[in-house]
Amino acid sequence: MSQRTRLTPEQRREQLLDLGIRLFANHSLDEISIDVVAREAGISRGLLYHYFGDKMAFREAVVRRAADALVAQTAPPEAGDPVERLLASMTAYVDFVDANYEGYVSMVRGAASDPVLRAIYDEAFGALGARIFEADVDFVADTAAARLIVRGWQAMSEELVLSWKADSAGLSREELLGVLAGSLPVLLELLGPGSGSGSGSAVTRRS
Amino acid sequence: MSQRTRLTPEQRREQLLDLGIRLFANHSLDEISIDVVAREAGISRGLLYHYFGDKMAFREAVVRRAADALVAQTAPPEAGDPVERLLASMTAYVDFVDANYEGYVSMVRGAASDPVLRAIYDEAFGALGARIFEADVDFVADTAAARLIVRGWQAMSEELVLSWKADSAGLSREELLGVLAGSLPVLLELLGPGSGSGSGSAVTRRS
DNA sequence: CCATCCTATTGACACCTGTTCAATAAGCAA
DNA sequence: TTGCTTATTGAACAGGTGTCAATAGGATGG
Repeated sequence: MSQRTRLTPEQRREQLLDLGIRLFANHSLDEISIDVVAREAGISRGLLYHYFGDKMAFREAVVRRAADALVAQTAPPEAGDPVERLLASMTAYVDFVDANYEGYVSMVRGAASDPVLRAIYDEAFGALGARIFEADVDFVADTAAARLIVRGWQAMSEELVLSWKADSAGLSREELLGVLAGSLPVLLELLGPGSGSGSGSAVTRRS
Repeated sequence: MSQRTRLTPEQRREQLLDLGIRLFANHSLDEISIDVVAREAGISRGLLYHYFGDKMAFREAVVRRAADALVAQTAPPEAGDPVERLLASMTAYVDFVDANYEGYVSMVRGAASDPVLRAIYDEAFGALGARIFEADVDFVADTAAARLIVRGWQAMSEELVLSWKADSAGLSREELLGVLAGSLPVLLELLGPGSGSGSGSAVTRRS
């Protein structure tokens, strides 16, 4: 590695972030030394510090990149009724986890271990949740309790998709999506009758 | 700290595990150096290695202690119908998180960051889930899909309880328990009619 | 084609943290 | 008090993090 290759800052940064996502997906954050990242990228340790200043800052940048990709790639459609939009958004979510599994896992892993990374994670999921409901107020009343339920529902969705990827348990992708999209209305109804429109139950029917 | 105090191995081990739970609850695993643990406990670094051999082994022991406490303190009642037992078990769960918040958080944090710690976490939650349903087969058919749903429901429950502790969002403890216990039957019904008994819907009523 | 400049990149260095191990001393028994 | 067991220590080593002046790739102007 005595031959140094000079890239533009953008190229180098992209390379390092992509590498970070790949590495952080399979190993825990503190298992990966700066040496490993540098060796894998074919650069010196110093260059990593030049671009990110800090090991923590590097992890933060990697997690932020994964979070941004999640938000960008799960944009819901503008049109359609609430139920359809919810289903479309969940489909995009499942597809994202399927396609960017490594990046998603590194975001989740990071979120649990550090408050700063947790904040990035929360911001991304807050955006996901808000995006679905802010335009469709009649689907669910925007109360603190409802937001709490949505939060729990998101945690369930994440666990279900990740577990389903590991072992589908006989469920097809469509059946999984039916459970994910169908669960939110019935969960919100648990808060008490009158909080949501009755149309939500339409999703609970099986194909 | 030149004055050394000699304890029995059991006392010392207890002291260090308790301290570990307190520390790991508020800081991420790699933020806590052996020096900090040793200084906080008033002992030398070497003694920690004498008792746990390894930093990783220490973290594992701390997480295992928290997991054991969870399983022990949430034992459900022997008698009662499925719905009552589920509610009792969830009550014990909420109470545990309330009383042992630090230990619970350190278990959750650890589980996400390391496969070994994750295995301990999974084992504890697998025991929790199995305990509720293995004796009440008619409450839910024991299929792979149902187990997947239970897994997701547990993730949701965890998120709800932790978020609720941070901000109750206007929900009383009883209302939270109603959502937790009431959500499992309706979620299982999403898998398709006929999987569960209709009695589950009784829980969904509001007080 | 060559000289020059900018800056991406490096390598050596200081510091901190995990880990080992022979030496030490606290408490108990005789 | 003396001796013994072993809980406990502190110094030494290895490896990783973070710093900075020195180096060299490659584009630019002549």
